[in-house]
Amino acid sequence: MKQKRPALKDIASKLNVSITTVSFVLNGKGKEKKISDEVIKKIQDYTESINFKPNLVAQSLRTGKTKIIVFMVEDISNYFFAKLARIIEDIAYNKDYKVLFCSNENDDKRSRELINLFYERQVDGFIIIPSAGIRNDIEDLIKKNVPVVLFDRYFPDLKTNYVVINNKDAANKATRHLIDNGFKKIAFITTDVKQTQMLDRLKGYEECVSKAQLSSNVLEIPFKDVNSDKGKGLIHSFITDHAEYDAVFFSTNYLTQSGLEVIKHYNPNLLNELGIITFDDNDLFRIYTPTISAVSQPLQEIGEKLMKIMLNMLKEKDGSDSPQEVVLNAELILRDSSKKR
Amino acid sequence: MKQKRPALKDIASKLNVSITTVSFVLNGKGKEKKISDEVIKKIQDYTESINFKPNLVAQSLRTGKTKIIVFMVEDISNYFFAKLARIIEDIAYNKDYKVLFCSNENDDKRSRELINLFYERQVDGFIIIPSAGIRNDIEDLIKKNVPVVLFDRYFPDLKTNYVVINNKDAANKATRHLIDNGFKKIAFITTDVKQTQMLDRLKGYEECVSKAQLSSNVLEIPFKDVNSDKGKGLIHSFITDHAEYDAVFFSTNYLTQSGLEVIKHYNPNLLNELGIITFDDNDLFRIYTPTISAVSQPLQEIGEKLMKIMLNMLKEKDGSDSPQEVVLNAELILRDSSKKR
DNA sequence: TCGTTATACTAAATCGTTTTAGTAGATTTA
DNA sequence: TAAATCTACTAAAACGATTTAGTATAACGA
Repeated sequence: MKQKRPALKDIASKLNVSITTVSFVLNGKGKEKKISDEVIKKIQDYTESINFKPNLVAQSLRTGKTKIIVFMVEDISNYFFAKLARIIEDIAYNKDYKVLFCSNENDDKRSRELINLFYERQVDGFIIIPSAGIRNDIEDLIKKNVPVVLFDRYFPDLKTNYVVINNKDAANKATRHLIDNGFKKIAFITTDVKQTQMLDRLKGYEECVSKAQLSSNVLEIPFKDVNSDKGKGLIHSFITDHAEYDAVFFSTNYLTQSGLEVIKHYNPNLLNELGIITFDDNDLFRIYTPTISAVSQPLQEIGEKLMKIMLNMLKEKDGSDSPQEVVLNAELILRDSSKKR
Repeated sequence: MKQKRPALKDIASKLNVSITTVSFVLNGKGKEKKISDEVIKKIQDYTESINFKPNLVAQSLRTGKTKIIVFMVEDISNYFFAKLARIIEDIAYNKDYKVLFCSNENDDKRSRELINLFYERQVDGFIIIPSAGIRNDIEDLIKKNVPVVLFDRYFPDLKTNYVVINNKDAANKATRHLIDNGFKKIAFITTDVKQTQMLDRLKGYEECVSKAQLSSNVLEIPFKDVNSDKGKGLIHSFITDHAEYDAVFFSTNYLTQSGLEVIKHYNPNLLNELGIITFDDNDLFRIYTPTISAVSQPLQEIGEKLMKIMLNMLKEKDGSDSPQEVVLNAELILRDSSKKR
């Protein structure tokens, strides 16, 4: 015997009042709407006693608001994204919004599916790390007046809100640091992703080595292979075929993870000689042997900026403000792996 | 100028047909309902041209179904949960369900908030790692006829569906393995969580050392401190105050991570002597020096079982089947850290 | 005393779908 | 040729909330 969820209607008829009255009281408008104290009490007592929860689906349909923000990243199990997610969530909760997380794996099809899924479900806003091919989907959202903020990367030819870090500058500093520490043959291992964040990191590296009159040595791993044996194989042969490299700069933390696995497996003593810096910090890097130097993004600041922009859009009736373009600075955390040992 | 989302009504009036007809066609019931081919085509062409997406909030209100399953774990950024999440998600997608992930941090208040949040939003089912104090909330859900499956742990005095592993047995095997490899003073580092999974792991360890006539040495870290400096301090003093320990068995992967950090920081050469085994595998353990032996849970199998039970409940009208209680076996993965070196 | 205002409510429209129960006209059956 | 059946649709109720525009009664002021 399936017991139906109670609705306002049921409460109203049980207590011999109107649905309207119940609604007013439950929304805390009892006083304002001059409902008598005894009726207010009667309704409150009863709804509490049956632990009544209003149907938010109905509420959303009526109000057009879901009080939900979507936070879409490459991979929510990645340290960087997971940390950021918690920051975002905390800010949102304080403003009475909930955050739904999802991973697009940097895949266009998946991104599109997720955007549609949540758009159809009327979420109030999107915070997105866009995959390369969804420029038009983002544009559509904006045209439909849905609040959107991008981060980590953006589309240079699309006017949007975004929050990114100064990747070129950070890569430049990290490379500079390796050079200053006496490394001469510095390799850069990155993915074949052609989005702003990766291109800028590459540019930062290349400008720096070229200015120092050193050679540029770049390995691009196809994105789909970054965590697979194929990707590890590529890293392996790149490093062993070029035994002359004395330092490696990885453009993301998952590449570093694969890189460490490869080096550890095929050439463990290299771990004590090779200069290593990674983009994006991670718990692992603090406790690894050697501890790994990292370019660390200002997570708290990124989270706050993202939410500030988002909440601002949610509050406005007409989203006609010109888009905010925020560029923050990353920090280079020096550990053992970037020292000459 | 905010452009309103089109609704069936708008399409109907634009094309001079009824809302009903549009609805039938969009739901693929055109043929069945004898709508003429030309009308079908007209509607399809138009809705495609404007990229019409129905309002799923309205749909859900009407049908009472959201086609959403909630997957609630301790921490979605933990390797174990993240991997499982992807397995669950894939199975769900094939059955036309979406999965929403959330982290309860093993906190009762948060768990309760999340359950309420999603219950109010009418999700179709819950897959939950319960925190210790939400027995009654789970019971309420079940009474309200909401499909629920627990995993990782359960409430012995509550009849529910659950999928767990044989923790006692696995802990026993792991301890046995350390003993067989010549370790004599084996410590067990766990949390103060008093739930089935932790109690069983402890029991497995204790039974094994006692049978081998070895001493039992247990450190319980308060759950709230596991990732903090306080927790690390406790591990540190426990290990240094008992320099006689020759092996440590950690009851979860995050404790192991803290443990490794402490050992590396205060006593790096211990890493090459101490026997180490951890519950729950992790990418890090494969590439650490030494590689860390681990009790690995059968993720694929767990995911499949969970979804099988869930989909079964979703399909039934009356959830009166007796609850399924599934216990799977974990696998001991042997690496360097559990060998005498 | 009559008009006004305040009090304490309620009826009904609305959000955007799905679905049941029609209906008008064409075609078939007896 | 009248009744029955088909075809190709449509009107309207329903899901469960919010909110506007009431209404009946009591209290107040002049």
